[in-house]
Amino acid sequence: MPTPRRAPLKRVTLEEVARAAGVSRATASRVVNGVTTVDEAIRSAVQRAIADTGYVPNPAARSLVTRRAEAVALVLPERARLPGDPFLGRLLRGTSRVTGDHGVHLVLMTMDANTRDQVAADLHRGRLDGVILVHPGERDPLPRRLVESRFPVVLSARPAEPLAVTHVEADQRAGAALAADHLRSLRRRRIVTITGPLHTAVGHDRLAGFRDTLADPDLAWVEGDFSRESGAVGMTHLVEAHPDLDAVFAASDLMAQGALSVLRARGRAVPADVAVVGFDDSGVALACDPPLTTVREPVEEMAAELARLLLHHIDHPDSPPARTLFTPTLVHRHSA
Amino acid sequence: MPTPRRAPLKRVTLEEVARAAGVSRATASRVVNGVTTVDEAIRSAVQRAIADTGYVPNPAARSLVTRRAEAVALVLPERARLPGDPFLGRLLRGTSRVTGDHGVHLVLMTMDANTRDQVAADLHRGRLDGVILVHPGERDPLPRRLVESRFPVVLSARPAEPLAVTHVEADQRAGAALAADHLRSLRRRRIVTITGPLHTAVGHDRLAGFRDTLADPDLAWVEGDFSRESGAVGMTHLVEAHPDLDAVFAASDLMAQGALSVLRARGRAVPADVAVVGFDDSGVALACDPPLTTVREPVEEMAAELARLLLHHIDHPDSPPARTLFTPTLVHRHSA
DNA sequence: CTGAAAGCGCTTACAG
DNA sequence: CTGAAAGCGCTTACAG
Repeated sequence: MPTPRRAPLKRVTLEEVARAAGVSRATASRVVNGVTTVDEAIRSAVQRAIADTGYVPNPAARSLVTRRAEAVALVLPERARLPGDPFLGRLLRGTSRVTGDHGVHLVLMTMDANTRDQVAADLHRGRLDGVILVHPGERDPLPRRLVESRFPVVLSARPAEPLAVTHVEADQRAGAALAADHLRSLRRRRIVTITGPLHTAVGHDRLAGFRDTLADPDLAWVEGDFSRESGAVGMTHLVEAHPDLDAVFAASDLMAQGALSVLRARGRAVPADVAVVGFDDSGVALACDPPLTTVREPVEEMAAELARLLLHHIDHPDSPPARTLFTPTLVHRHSA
Repeated sequence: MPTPRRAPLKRVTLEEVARAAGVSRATASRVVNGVTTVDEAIRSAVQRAIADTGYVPNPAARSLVTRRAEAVALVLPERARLPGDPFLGRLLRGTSRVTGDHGVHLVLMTMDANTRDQVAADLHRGRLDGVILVHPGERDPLPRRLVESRFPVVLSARPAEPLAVTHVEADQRAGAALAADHLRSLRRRRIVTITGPLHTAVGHDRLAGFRDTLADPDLAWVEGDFSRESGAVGMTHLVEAHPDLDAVFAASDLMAQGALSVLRARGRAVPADVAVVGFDDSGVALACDPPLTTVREPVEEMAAELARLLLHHIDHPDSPPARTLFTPTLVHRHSA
């Protein structure tokens, strides 16, 4: 039996529900928008008319007068990097949950140096009420430009330059301290670390937090770039320079994984001979053998908060910039 | 120096550029929209006025008359599953590339049985011109409902029930055949497989393609559910029942990884003793030790095509349903 | 509490 | 090729 081909139904307008309810368009509009000063009998007449006609407000018409798009953008760093981003899912889950609850559309965009102007232009077109900027580059001028033009914006990390902008932040030092405490509680004597790039705030803070907590003036470390390869290289240097090491903190799971493969190749058992702690609790942490003990940022909660902060900023453009600090947790698995 | 607080600039309207150019609003509108029948001198006068005033069309006003939102939805399966989805990044990259090129917003939504009606309602609100439905559940009534109401929709896989709907598809049999051919070319004599859930089309087709190509009537297999754990369990059964096995095809990378850990625990070297081929080329393929040889679907290209098909369908509502079939490739790494 | 009217900023037949 | 006018479907002062 062929599918019956229904004609696209003519959409019903407010005009028609007003007529059906025997009231003016203005009154009908008021009950649609939940204005409380409407007579109860009239309200229910209108509500019945809405139900009977199957009325759905035309959002374009509404936007035209309210000047609200009921949509915000989630701007991700580089399209090319999307496939490898371990936090994408958690990020989307957190933001979409709160935008969804508020009936606000979440529109996804990516931005790099080449597409920045397009993105900026799009933001000012009026189809978006605000924007969540995820990890903009350190010298990206967009955050400042948006703040100055008073376009609602929130950032997923501390701004590179001092800027009065709403953002969330994970306490990197506290996270690294967790790793240090754990390794110490394991009675490890010769602890080393593979750091992230030290010119980045994150890389620097993780080393600082780890070192401060360990309070070991002789802490041996080598700088990595968060990649698996740099973890392997770093681990190789470290075992050779310090054959007696019995614990390593890698500032990313990927580096921890690189370290693990070197350790295995050299016959050092993990965690028996060497305890390994990573950072991120990304997908690879579970994929490691043994599964990685690692520091986890509450990415999803941070993303949800980001959305909440943005929505609040849109409704209260003159409220001062806010900042929410999140504390990481240690996920105990088998590598340490 | 404090940031100067600029007043939000009053947006300039088409009325003003028309006045600045000394033409009617209608004419100004025509040049904005690239209508070709405008006198050249007038066109450039208007263009200058646009540049001078910094005019940007109000999308709500435009949408109100064109009845186009210039936005499409990407509807992902379950919000809860987002963090573990290995294809999310590739999917977003493919779709956002083509929607971005067309100036169409990509709005992200998730849907499960509980939120289906909300999503459906949102689609019919008029803020969306079409929808990409990613792997809807086998008994999800939404695809059919959308097709019947003539709402532009495309699917990321073959529809569960026969339905005239535009979709893309990866040739699962051909993908599995690639794995079989490769293992055979390696001169493996005792080949086994861990399948996906056989009640799903994907699980079934991968086994069928593998078995048909191998043409081994005695092919040993055990059914898994695509998870790491089921891969480990399956591998255990298989080695015990067939101690002489020298190759295994797992219908997912996760299962392959589970198999790998069992093999290692039992002292079987990979690939020397046992060759292992996975399916998906997800992030774990690279995280495996050794890195996995695996079958890869061109997810990003499929996603881009999905967006293209949807945009075409929106512009040509009466064109017949289309389908694009994609052929997987084999990614050679070290496990086989 | 309610309605008539203005207005949001465009596009598009329709005349000319 | 161009313009005057109608119309898209709402919301919101303003009177009453």
